[in-house]
Amino acid sequence: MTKEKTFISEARREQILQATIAVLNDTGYVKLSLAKIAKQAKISTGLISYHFADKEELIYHTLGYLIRTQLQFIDERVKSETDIYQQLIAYIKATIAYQQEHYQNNVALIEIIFNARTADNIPYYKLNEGEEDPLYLLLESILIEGQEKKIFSSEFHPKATAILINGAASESMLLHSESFDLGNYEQELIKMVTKMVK
Amino acid sequence: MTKEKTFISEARREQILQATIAVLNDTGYVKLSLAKIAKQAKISTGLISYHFADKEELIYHTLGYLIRTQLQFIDERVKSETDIYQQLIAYIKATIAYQQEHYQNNVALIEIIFNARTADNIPYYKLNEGEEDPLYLLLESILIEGQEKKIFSSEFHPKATAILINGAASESMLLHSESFDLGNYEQELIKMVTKMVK
DNA sequence: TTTATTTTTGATTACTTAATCAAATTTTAA
DNA sequence: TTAAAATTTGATTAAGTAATCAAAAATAAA
Repeated sequence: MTKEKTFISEARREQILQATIAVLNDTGYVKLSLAKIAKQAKISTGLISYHFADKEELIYHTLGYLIRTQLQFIDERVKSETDIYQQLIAYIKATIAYQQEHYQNNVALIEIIFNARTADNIPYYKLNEGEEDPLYLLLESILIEGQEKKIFSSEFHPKATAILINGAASESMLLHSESFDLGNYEQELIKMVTKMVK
Repeated sequence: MTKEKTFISEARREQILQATIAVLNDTGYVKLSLAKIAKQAKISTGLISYHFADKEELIYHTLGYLIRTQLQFIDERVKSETDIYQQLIAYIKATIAYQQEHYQNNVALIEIIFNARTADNIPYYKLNEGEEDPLYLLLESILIEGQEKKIFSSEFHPKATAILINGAASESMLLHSESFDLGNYEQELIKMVTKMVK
């Protein structure tokens, strides 16, 4: 169903998408304008409108790209492990690593999620993530599988634990100063999570 | 140093502040305008400019109010406990309770923190919170005191644990659907934290 | 090559925005 | 009461916005 796009059109859309991510990092969502994106990409403003129906479509297209990229990054690292405990560790490490290695993507994602709204005017951050977000589902499935295979304790509640781990891992992105040692935080987080699930 | 304000002026500023919180909840930061705030408060736009130097001052004034109110709410509940473990529990419960009881304040706080920027164009959410945020400091001091008094285990890292608890407690605000039982999550979170610190 | 199609430009449009300000109104002080 | 000060209005201004579109340029097809 996706409209057939030419090679040039796809390349241009990709360029505009990357320019959007750059401008979101520079100026934030509030001051994001087609003029700024055009300037960043060194193209005319009209060209953005030629390739995207409107600003909203551009933002949703960017949002989709950012979510897919992050999921792929983490999923890949989790799936490369066979042991279920190692998968849990991989999930935590990958979540933190993505925030470091793709910092600009992460910032752009935050800018969009905390500003873009659905057609019904509901902001994304209010959206009931737990049910749909594939990242949550991935983490939860690891925890459940670990319990079923008796590798993890049956004491903890998978959903609550998934929320806690995700919250703790995401929180780290908001904390990168000289005085904060992220590597050490990762170690401590793994220790704490291990204590909880084992 | 704070300029002496008349009674009327203070009342009007308070009214405009509350209207700002209401509009932030209705439309979000991106579509926040002086015209909308004026309409909400049933006053003219010029009156906002009379009481606040510019939009920025209004937003920072609102931000300060929201931070102070939340801190006061949680600090009060923590200080009402004498036992250090009970203080930790009170911190978690108060954090979750504030999100429920002052939902609109919480939404407004999120809208501002994820959009407002310092004079140097640094967004608040990128600001190295851990060092300054009094809420973090309160939680960390509880954890440290508990360790010093040998009530808590000496195994865990206070700073990392503070980040984890805060992240887990804040995360809950993003998750309120019919299918999600917040009361149960609070119970589970307390269980997990207890396991970690005891 | 010649023609048709796609892509790109940049000026233009209609609209929204924050901030200003003269004039009107209300409150306070003498 | 009367004058001065504080408060409030709403029209106006200047700057910025997303989107449109005719014309130009580049690319593909015949």
